[in-house]
Amino acid sequence: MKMHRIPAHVFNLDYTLRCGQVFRWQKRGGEWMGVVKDSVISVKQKGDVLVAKSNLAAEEIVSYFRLEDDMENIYKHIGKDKLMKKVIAKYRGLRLIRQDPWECLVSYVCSRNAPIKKIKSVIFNLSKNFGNVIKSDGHIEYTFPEPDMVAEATLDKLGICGFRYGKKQAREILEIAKLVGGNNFDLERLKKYSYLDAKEELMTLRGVGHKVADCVLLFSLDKLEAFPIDVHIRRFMRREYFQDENISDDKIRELAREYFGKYAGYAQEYLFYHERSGGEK
DNA sequence: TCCCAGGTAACAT
DNA sequence: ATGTTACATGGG
Repeated sequence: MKMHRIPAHVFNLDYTLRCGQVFRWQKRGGEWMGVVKDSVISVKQKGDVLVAKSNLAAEEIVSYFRLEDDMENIYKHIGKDKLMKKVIAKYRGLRLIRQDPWECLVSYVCSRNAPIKKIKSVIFNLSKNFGNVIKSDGHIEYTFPEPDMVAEATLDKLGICGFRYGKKQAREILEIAKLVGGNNFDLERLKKYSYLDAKEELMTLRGVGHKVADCVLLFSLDKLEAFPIDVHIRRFMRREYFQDENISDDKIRELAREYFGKYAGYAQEYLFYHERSGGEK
């Protein structure tokens, strides 16, 4: 275990890990514990320094938390109006996380029409049943299973993870695991594609629609213009930008990408957290 | 009992 | 091309 002290300006660890983009981090006594790339990592924030205990290299931690993103520049792009500026000020320092594409894909396929608590339990069960055990400081953690480890599972064994739509979703996960594990679907390659081309590829997978595709693109494939539309964002956008009109997701997506521009995804995550927190303050 | 939850695919206009 | 519905389930 190495100890890292990483400079982190315009960064808020709590907002970043609490806003709902990741599902496997837990806060225990002032420290956040997570599993990144087969290693346990614990992090805490001391002012403008991110203190991390991990076997990961410092660069990997910087990349994971997207500490290279120039937040002031991003705020300049997405701070289009009074409301947006207010939300930015409220959650200043919230950063997108650069997740592993495979874990991100599975997580959001399982997320559909489910409360976040449910998603967390499904992801935990997948890790516990199919991932590897890691022991650290007396705690037992699990890696997120590789595609092959899921692909070899039976429908019944997958089923005990408690998917939202039962065997229907277990079948989707199995099918995706076989494609990704068998090198018939290269997630990493999508990073080189344009946003729209990568999205089209992702949506050929059964179980992946606009929302899941946009989440995977935004949270793991560096497509910061992606603007995932879920129930919360839909409600927010209709209320704040369309006078409560029952506008379609296509229209919302069109407006959001045009209005917020190449960092629309950052705007989305701030608004998502804001709306889900009830917009208080 | 009804409504909601980080939706998608199949089906109907 | 756009609108509607089945799917499946624990919690408020």
